[in-house]
Amino acid sequence: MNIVDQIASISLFEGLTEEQEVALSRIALRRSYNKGQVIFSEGDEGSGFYVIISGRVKVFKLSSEGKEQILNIFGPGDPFGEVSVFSGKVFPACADAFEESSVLYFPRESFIRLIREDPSLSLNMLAVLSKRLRMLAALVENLSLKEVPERLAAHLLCLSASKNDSSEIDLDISKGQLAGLLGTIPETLSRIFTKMTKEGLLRSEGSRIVILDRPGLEGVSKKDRRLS
Amino acid sequence: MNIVDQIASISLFEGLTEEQEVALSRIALRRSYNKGQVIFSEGDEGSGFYVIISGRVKVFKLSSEGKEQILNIFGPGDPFGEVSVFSGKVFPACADAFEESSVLYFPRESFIRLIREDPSLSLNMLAVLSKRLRMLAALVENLSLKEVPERLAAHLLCLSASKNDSSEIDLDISKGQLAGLLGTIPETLSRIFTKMTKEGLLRSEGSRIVILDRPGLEGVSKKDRRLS
DNA sequence: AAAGCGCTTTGACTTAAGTCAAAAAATGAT
DNA sequence: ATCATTTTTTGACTTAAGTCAAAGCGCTTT
Repeated sequence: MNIVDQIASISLFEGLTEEQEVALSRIALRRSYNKGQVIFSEGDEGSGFYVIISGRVKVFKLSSEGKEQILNIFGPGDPFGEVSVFSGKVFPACADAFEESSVLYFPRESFIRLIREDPSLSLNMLAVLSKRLRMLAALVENLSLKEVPERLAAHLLCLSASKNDSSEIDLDISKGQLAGLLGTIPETLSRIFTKMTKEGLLRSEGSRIVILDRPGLEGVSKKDRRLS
Repeated sequence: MNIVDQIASISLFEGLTEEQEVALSRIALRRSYNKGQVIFSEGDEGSGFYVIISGRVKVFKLSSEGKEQILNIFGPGDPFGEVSVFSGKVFPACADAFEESSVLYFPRESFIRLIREDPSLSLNMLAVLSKRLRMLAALVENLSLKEVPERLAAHLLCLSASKNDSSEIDLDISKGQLAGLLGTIPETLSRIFTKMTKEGLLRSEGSRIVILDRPGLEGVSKKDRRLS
């Protein structure tokens, strides 16, 4: 697929004229990463941002002892690393390829030039940043105001909702990574899965989870019910 | 002070022509709030955003049991509530007047019209949202990867840095609110102050804190040292 | 099939931080 | 000043979640 067509299919770039798509394609650089390869590290100078063409990318914070808090796992079509384009310059987090990934890289200067010309591009970008803010605010709420079982229950229900309320859901990440996403560690997460299983809320066969008692899970996610 | 002058002094609106400032002044609405008064609640429909003229505004998340996590405390010149202008519609958090405050309110529709006309306005707004994202990412890092003494030490050092490294700093919020900002509760915060005092790191006289051992505090903030 | 590797689970233990309750200080109002 | 209210501190206790270590599984590779 050529770059112009790829760009045209990115929702961030919706509503652009073909001329502008061509302009974007001229400044974009293709890059590929192997699974686990670092894309950028917190504190690196950021001189542009990325859009995923294929694969997945994990954006995360790392503590001094090596624990990681995942901020987001992005997939095809998602932009990431935008923050350093519009403020400061260094990246506020790390990113690496969650799996074999291919991305487009847009250098800051040329991109800002395009934004100055097209207000709809800037509105799209504002929408993207706003969505990120919502997501991070929700993460703060989870970390500060909810306990781990609540977070897990809510996460599973959310996954289920995105598969039109199917009660069979498939974790698309390992349980260890899920722990990092929920702000805990694998051991703790595992124990909670065990408890939920014992209470008949769900069945967990590897990465396939079957919700057995949705109201029960909802109760846990709302603090109405607690695991004993 | 008339609205146009007030608008001209807001950094978000830097670089606008006088014409545009007048246009903004025409869509802006003045609003005032008493101390503690609710400005908006999480989930409310948001049809615009605010800029503080005087006073301070607290933006926070509330748990079902009433614990609050402060996301930000804004002061004069700061915009808030912008997220709901560019994505979704409902506010992702609550806001109330931290003290007697006066703000300007900008309705979404008219504001977006202005952004379409002026790319520099949109770039300023992108910078604001990016700054918020950095701040929230840092908050996530604090909550998930750092313990409370570290957060407090870092916060105090940061306050000190903003007063050109003066070792006398004045908390401009109550210790209870500080607890809410650091993601803990007053009792825990108080105990940590006591420990820090006993270890000779600081002296705490009400809302005036004197840093006695800066390297020691830095040690705590970096996990090099721990309170016993 | 065996060997090796990463992921997940389990057990026993520690610990940071929260809860509840009461006292002590500080603040503000009459 | 005195009283009332709020904020801060302290004490005794509970608890959620982390640590460390070992075992168990499920892979792929040879």
